[in-house]
Amino acid sequence: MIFSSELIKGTLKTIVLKLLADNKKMYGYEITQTVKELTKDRIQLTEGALYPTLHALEADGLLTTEVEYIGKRVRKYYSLSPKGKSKAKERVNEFTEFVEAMQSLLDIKPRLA
Amino acid sequence: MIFSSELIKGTLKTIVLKLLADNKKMYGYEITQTVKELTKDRIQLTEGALYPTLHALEADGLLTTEVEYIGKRVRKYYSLSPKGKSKAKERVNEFTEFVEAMQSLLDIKPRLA
DNA sequence: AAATAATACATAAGAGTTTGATGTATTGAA
DNA sequence: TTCAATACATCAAACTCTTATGTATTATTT
Repeated sequence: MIFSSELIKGTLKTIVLKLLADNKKMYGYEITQTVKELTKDRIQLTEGALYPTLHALEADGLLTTEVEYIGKRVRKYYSLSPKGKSKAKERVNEFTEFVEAMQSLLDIKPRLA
Repeated sequence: MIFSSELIKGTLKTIVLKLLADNKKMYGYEITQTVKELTKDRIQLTEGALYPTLHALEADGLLTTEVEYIGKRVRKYYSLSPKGKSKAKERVNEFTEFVEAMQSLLDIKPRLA
């Protein structure tokens, strides 16, 4: 099962921030591949969605970048700023609580009329 | 904590379908209040988001409607069509699996470099 | 009695985001 | 040498939500 993009939308930033919190620095393509791997192909980030998101996080001061050359190919690494680190924790907590709230909704039995 | 609308976006249809699967028929305002109640105010659906969604689900043939008068006030009830019933199950399953996939991402320890 | 809050529907402009396509270029494998 | 994979990125069109607005009835408060 590949998840509908609707679900991914709401969690894309959370995913990116958490991966960077765990891995110090990553580049865009690496993020797509890591997510694919860790979720056994069920979450596939498209580049059209990822790059604008990375740029938005950078504009918000949550990410810093550094460019590296691998042979002649350029590679842009993203890292969390201090602000980004606390945001990452915040987002992961929020998602955890959100799942709890969703369980209240999805596990309920029919209410009495 | 009130959840960022980003998170809710991806699950709005799932929430609506599941509530209707449990409650036979509900009207828009009732849905907003039930969600608010069941999640202890943490998920608050706005009408501007809910009504277009209900109309979209109806247009997809997942919901049927019937109008009732409570005094002079009109009330529009939504129910699941057969197609809507199977879609509801599908969506709830998808969300459950999505949460599992997200746990693979959010619980991971730093990977070895 | 009057004002306010709650109930209940709904739309619409503007804002924001994603999809899907496209583009460039290097490196490795067949 | 050709194709697939790596690696960046943008853009128009499509989609969806936010915020505000609108209408109207009923219940509650002052």
